[in-house]
Amino acid sequence: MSAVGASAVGATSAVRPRRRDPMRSERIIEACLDVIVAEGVDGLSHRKVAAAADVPLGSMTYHFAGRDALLMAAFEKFARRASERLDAAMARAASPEEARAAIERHVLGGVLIDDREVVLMTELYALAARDERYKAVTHAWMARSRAALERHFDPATARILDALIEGLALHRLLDDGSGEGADVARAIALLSAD
Amino acid sequence: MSAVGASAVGATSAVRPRRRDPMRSERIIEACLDVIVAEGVDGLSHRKVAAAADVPLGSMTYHFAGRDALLMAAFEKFARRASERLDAAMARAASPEEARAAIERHVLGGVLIDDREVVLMTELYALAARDERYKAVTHAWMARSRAALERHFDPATARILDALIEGLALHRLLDDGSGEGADVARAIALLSAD
Amino acid sequence: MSAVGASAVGATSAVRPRRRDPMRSERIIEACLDVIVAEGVDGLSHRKVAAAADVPLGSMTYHFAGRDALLMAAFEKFARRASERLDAAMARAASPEEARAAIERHVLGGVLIDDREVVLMTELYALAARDERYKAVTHAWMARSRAALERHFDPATARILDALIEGLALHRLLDDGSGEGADVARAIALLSAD
Amino acid sequence: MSAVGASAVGATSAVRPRRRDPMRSERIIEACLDVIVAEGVDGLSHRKVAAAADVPLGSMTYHFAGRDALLMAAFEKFARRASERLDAAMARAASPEEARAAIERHVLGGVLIDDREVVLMTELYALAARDERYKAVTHAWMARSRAALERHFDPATARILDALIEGLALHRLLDDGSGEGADVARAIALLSAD
DNA sequence: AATGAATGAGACTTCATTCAT
DNA sequence: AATGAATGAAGTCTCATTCAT
Repeated sequence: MSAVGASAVGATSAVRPRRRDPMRSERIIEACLDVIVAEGVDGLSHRKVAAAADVPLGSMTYHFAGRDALLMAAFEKFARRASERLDAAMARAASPEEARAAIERHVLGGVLIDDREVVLMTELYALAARDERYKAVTHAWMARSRAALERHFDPATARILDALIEGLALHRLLDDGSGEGADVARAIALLSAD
Repeated sequence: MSAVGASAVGATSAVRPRRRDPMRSERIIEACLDVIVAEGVDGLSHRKVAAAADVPLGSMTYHFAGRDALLMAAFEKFARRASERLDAAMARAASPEEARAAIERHVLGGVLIDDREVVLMTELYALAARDERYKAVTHAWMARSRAALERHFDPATARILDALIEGLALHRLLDDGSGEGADVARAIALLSAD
Repeated sequence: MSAVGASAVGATSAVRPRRRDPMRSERIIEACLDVIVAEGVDGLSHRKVAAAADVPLGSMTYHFAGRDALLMAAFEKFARRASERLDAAMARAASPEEARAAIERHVLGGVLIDDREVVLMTELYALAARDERYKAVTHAWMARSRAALERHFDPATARILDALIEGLALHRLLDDGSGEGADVARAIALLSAD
Repeated sequence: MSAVGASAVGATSAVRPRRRDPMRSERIIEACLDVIVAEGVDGLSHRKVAAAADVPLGSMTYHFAGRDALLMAAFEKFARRASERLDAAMARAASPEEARAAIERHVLGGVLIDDREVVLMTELYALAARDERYKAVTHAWMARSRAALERHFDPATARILDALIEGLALHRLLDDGSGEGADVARAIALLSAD
């Protein structure tokens, strides 16, 4: 009853060879983020991630201690990447004026931020709102964001700007999308006036 | 309207009386919100809600078509209640000056908004970010919020203020909580200057 | 992807009707004991019990909170039945003399006790040796055994006789089986001499 | 035989030195017994034993053909050690009288036998009750026990005494522990009267 | 109108074992 | 000789949903 039958299954699919795959953890994390974008943390499962990453189910708990560890690794990577992008934009800006323009593009969903990123952000926030472990991730993220903004603005302004960016990004996605560029630009200008 | 009914069951049979319970749907919705606050949408299940509402499991699919319908009903109720609270605060304010003070209290987590509300908000946003049906809920909520703010401010300002409120509320919960009152007040003042 | 396919499986087996089956818990317990006899607690699994009881796998955790609860229920039933059998034998004995003869038959594996019973006993002991919850089951069992023996013997003798019965039953199964009747009878007689 | 070897690995590479560890099999067996005492055969797994023995998981199937082989090796070692202890006690006894006293101490849980030993004994019995391979281990154990007792008693008495010892040891652990010394001494005396 | 019983699907996880190195 | 990586099978359990009553 025990070990029979396994070989009878797939004449079509060749026996999958035992793969040596040093980047597997990375691929799993990326697949995890993909699944979250598509179905939310609520819809996340080992099975779906394994399928998306094209790894056997057993790989999931081999590489990550459990669903939580996977989630944490995925969101840590996401948060790091997101703040790196903001920091790069701020580093490219040669003046507060250029920084303001970059923020505006950022908020209006230009090159820097897209829906995928906002979706992941809302999921991370939902976790962080109830769980200190994820709150640590958002803390670190926000600290890095402020540091990026402080390349051009004083700390108090950076803090307020960061909150405004957050709020505007959410509204762009969750409101009817009519957030007009002119008003956004004006708000940024008002809050960051020298 | 008579108060008879429940007590009429025979004392002989130990049969649990079929409860006549007209508020049951309401109770289930509130229990659903409680469960979400405690465990997130990810941790929501019919069983947990039924236990929290003290109703039989069979009641769940009797009163709501399915998990999704329950979730939708719960978040609709939540969003309506949240915007009613903001509207009441704006209605109480006799001047833009008082309105600004009320917003400040709102953001700093005074009487108007508490962690519970922010938790539910993040969960709703996470749903809305991926699902048009929930996006309709946030649309309506934001529209009502803008209308409330337009009691005292012009539409463009209302829109920006609403975004700022959002961002600040999130930062209060998800950052290290050091959002200082003075800066918040200044930001509100700057954005809503006449 | 979700609910498709289920009906394609068995053209051979008719769709199993939802059964109303009030004795199901009992049947599961008996099947559980059967599986333990065949494969030990170590080899016990929900799947095997469900198959043995001819119930769907989902029934297992519906009727019993978990593997432990099932195990406990099964051994409680077993211990109760075992002591009832000894008590019945002692009740049938009209004199200490007849009681001694009954014990001897008991130990030598006559009508009263068979291998199945010894197997279950050893499994229960293994659990009880490490777990207070199961120890409570053996306590109760031994108390009932002593009470049965006290129908014919004084308490101290009953206690010693019970221990001897245990040891002899084990030796009969686990030694080479050459435990000779004459010596058993002599031991019983010596320990229970008036 | 030189003491070199392990320390020869380069200080440059952080490679964990391949341990040369001739006692590893022994250590694994002892760890296996520890795990059984703590979690039962039911809770035994290669992973737990490897962790307890502080050896890599791959070592397990390298040193032992499988779970069964490991279990068998562990219980063989245990049974041998247990009977050696009884034999040593009987060898130390200079007369039947001293032998009786030693048995009494043995049963009452003195120096000779402790709970750990009874736990392992019950686990072994549970295996032996269903599996001839383990039954061979108990056969050999009991034969050695009888031989030890025959240093002072005739074969028939030795056999009965061994059964009584078994039963009393079990009762001490699995009953409420009130097995009184006086009765035990009397029972031993009665069964082994010259 | 309402519910307890029931069930199939699928969740996460642990596991013994294999194998390339 | 020894092991870290890997995997398929199977484990327990939770679940949304159905249905007879």
